[in-house]
Amino acid sequence: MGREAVLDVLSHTDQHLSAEDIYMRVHETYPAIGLTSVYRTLDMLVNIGLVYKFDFGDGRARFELAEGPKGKDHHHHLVCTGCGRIVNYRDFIDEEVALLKKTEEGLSKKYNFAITNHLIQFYGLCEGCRKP
Amino acid sequence: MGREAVLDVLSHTDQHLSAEDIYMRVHETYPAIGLTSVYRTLDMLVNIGLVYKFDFGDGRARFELAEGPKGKDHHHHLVCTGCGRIVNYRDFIDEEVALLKKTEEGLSKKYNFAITNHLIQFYGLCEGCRKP
DNA sequence: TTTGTTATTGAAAACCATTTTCATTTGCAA
DNA sequence: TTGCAAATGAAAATGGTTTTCAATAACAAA
Ligand SMILES: [Mn+2]
Ligand SMILES: [Mn+2]
Ligand SMILES: [Zn+2]
Ligand SMILES: [Zn+2]
Repeated sequence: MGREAVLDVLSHTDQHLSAEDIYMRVHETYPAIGLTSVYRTLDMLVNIGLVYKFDFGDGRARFELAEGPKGKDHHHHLVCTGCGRIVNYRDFIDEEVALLKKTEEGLSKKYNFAITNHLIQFYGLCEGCRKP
Repeated sequence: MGREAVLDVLSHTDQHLSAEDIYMRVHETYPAIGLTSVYRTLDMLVNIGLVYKFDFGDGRARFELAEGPKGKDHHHHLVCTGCGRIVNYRDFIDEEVALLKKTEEGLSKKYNFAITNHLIQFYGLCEGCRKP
């Protein structure tokens, strides 16, 4: 099973890899595993909740390991619309998460939703993309 | 120019239409306008900032009118991962926006980003999708 | 061991939203 | 009119992802 291979790649990077990125890295160690299997495995891992799937607007899905049970790695994203750079930020999260929880509760009740997740991204221009 | 036609469609719905949805509606009034033009027009409107482009994970982009200058229509989204239903919510926004502003300022300074936008979505299951 | 049945796999083909190409039409100034 | 650039839509191309399908692996009887 390529499951371990994919998880291994994802747990050794803080980048946001595409399916093909992951395939290429997996391929170095397990040349037998094909791109189709990587897609299938990612699909399952996302369904299981072990992996998050993101869309940062560049036409391909990006993946990252879901935070462990301690939730210690939870972070949000800062996305440069110029060069596509993505920053993981973990600051301000405490306050954010507190408000989010409150908001979630309110929304759950009002709209009768069982909320399981949230997505928070800030868009802007990084230093390099602002200069020229 | 199909600009008015597209804006007209978007300003008369609170749904989150795909390019083809918009094309079909525009087509009723202006049968001469093609899908390519709708894509081109949407692209421009998004660049200008008059229209927002979203990805709710169903493989096609969704569009909605950006809020007017008063920002009175600003809202975030609740997405059902079961049926794809999308709820616009405007509650809790005051508190959220206050914290967001604070977070934005902190992030701008720390990471040297000029933040122009944010995306906030809650994912979960609506009542209908939770039952069965 | 065999045999049969099912699950897994990857290569190739299909899919499909979006983009590109390109020939035609339109707008407009000289 | 004439000339030229911008705008337009039909058709073709693109490209990430999904589907198909034949081959192989796993596993359970017999
Ligand atoms: Mn991240
Ligand atoms: Mn909306
Ligand atoms: Zn940048
Ligand atoms: Zn639902």
